[in-house]
Amino acid sequence: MTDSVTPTPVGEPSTGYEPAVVERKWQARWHERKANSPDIANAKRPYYSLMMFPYPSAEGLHVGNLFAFTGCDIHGRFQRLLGHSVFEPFGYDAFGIHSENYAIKIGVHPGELIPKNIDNFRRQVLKTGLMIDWSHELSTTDPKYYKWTQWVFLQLYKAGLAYKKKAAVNWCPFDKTVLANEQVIAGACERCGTMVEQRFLEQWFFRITDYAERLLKNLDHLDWSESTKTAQRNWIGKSEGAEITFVVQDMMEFAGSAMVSEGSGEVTSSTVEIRVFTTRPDTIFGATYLVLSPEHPLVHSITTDEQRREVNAYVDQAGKQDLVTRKSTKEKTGVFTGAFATNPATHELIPIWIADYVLMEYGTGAIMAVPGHDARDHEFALKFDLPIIQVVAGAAPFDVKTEAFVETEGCHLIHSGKFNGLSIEDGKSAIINELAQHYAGRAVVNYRLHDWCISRQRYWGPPIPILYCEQCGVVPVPEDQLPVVLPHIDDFRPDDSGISPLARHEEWYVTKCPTCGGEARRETDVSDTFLDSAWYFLRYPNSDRDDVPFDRATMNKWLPVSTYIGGNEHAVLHLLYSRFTTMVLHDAGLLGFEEPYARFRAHGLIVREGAKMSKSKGNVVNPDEYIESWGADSFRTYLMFLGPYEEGGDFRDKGISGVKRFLDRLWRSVQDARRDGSADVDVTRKLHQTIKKVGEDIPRLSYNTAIAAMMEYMNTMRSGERTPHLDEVRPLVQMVSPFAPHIAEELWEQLGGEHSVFDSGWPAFDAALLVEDTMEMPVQVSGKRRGAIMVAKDVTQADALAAAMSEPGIAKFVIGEPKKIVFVPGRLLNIVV
RNA sequence: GCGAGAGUGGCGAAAUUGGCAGACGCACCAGACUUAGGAUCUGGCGCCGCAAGGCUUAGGGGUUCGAGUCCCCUCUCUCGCACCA
Repeated sequence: MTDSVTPTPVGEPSTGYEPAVVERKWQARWHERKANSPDIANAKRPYYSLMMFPYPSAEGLHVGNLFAFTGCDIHGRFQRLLGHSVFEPFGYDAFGIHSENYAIKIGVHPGELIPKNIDNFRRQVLKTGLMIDWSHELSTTDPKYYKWTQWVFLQLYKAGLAYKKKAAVNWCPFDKTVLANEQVIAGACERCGTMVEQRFLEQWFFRITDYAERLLKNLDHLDWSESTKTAQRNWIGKSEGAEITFVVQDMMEFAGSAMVSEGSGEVTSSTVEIRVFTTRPDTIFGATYLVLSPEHPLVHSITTDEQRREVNAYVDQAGKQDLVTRKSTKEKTGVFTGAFATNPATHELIPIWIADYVLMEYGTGAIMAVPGHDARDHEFALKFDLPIIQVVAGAAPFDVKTEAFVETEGCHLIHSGKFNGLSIEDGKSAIINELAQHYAGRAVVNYRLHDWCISRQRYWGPPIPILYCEQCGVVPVPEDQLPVVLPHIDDFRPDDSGISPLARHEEWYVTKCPTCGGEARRETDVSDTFLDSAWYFLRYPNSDRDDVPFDRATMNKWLPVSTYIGGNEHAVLHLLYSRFTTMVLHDAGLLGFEEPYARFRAHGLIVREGAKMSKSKGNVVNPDEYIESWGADSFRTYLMFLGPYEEGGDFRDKGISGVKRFLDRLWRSVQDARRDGSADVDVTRKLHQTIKKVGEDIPRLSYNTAIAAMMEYMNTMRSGERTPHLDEVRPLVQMVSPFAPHIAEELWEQLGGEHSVFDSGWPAFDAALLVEDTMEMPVQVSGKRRGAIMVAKDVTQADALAAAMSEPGIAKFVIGEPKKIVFVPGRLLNIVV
């Protein structure tokens, strides 16, 4: 009893609850007892409760972080009460451009800044009393961790899923550096204001598009928030359509030869073909021109001499635009190439244009324009006076000259030769079939998902474990030579070389080829932070192993993650990348499952007094201050009470006092509890109803209503200044424990509980006790409530009606014979007049 | 523009299947106990009305004995994606 809190003496006002004392005591105890470290190897009922690890910013923990963590912690603690061995690890996503930019801004090396930030985060997290197994803490910047991040890269490389290609990046010609899309503001560099250009650099990519179909299909079977699944589906962006070949008119032989001859798959050597992708092959009879992206490889070969000057100017100017402006909606621009192609359906010649509204990175980089039925093509056709033909019609007349007709439901084809009258769906397949017979088209599936660009010309990340040898070419670093340690360099800023800062350090990048022993050069790009976080959940359980990244038996025991909780901002990229990585490791035979997270829930966002929190507004909640003055238990419980967890809520400064009052009343209830006599019947019924409700609310993350239910029970238990019985109080302490673990532990100990409240099990409710035998039944007259009657729960319609009619307040509204009686047993009575 | 979600008292919010709208909490009002109250306890608290009663879940329409909940239309807000053919 050396470190216990002195109980308040009987007779004095029992205000003896001092959060700071209680919380310090139990945090120390949990630490001494290793209370939060499950037996990874031998746990009988493993439960992996995962929260998204944070980026350890210099500002310290944001209240949004705590909202996320606490929600996960409550879920985990509840599982623990249900008898699971819960593994709830914590770590830091500390590499990346975010840390690096901040370090540059304040002029400190990230290698010095990050450990300080991590210490601060750990201190703050410890104070909130999360059930974290600190023996498995990790940071992505630790060479012992990123050694295995590099290993993951090598597994992808071995599987043929990592490759290098040139890709467009935003380039600031003044700063001479690559910019991320979010660093481009209105087409200009956010730092110096210079207009940004696109540039092509060699980049490493992962072939995530090879997994597009699987990533999409598996979503159907995952227990995830529906909104998250929708976001992933949209991101993958599957569209089914057709690839159609248009033959460019041979300019030397002007007459007829460019037409596709019936049944001939052969093309003459002088024939140039343009392949387009469309989701609307049914509208091919309305395709009145073609458009190529300015980057399309055929642009220069098809352009006529007369048009060449104009085309070159347009292509040049398009290449100078930054990627952000290029991709945002603006007025249509374009230029005619002078060339024509044959529409394989109509056999008519249609002009070929170039316009930057067609993107090289989607489909084939070329489209057939159907201005009658596509808004973008329509806008373009109006501007350049190109023909607009209607080939789809609905019931009502429509003028496609003024607007594109995009409806398909209940519509049919017109002006489409032998396909006239077909529905859109039938038209699609019939036209694809017809084109296929003439080798002019085929059904094709396209995804908007692009391959994952993982290289960064930056410093603060794990070096990509690749060498370039003059003799052997691209050589992966042998696994036994990992990690490739990120060297501590002082000039870590990106500068006018435009390549990775590591490329300025010959002493680092010059090395020997492991294959031939000759001179080799290291890859000087580092990898994307998303790669660090794409596999961290695999590392946690085995973070104590140096010989392997993870061990198969442990993985099978603990994974997939039982419940993963995190923010919506990662609903797409992080979750998609970690799913992909897991699939690849599964396919390599390294994991026995291919989906990493069995259950995922996204929490909402917290605002303060109705306004978004931001540093510039100075309205950011500092968790330290609140924990200091109210205690972690009140802070945690309040965060969970202020709104529905999955929607977020409004942090109102005064609101926390209500929760603190509730915990104070809980404390006093334990101090004053009667031990003599027995519990009250009505209170006991309420208790069992509450146990049921809270036990149902917590698993579905409905924390605000669970807390409300406990408050309601508290009001019942103490109503009219009655002194609660011990048996009425004890289960409440258990129910409160996931939310307010410190006070619950303390009170549990005061109640004579052994060891820890979290070993006490979740209280059971007795279904027989839940229902009352009498009830107040509402009585409606013609659907309007006019009163209520006290009746037995199983009252018959006749008895209920008689009771209702004997109430003058009700009977006076029943004028004449009732037309109909609606009686819902045990619910209500409605007399329709 | 497309996609997702939301709109309920002074405020944050409840309302598993269509069945007493506003639980729980904040704020506010009154009272008790107090030398004192930013403690505690009791009661009140959607709007209009002295009352009987009427009105009320963004707005309009519909289905139903009965709609916050289901259907149609309109408006507003938040968050994603953003020329993806």
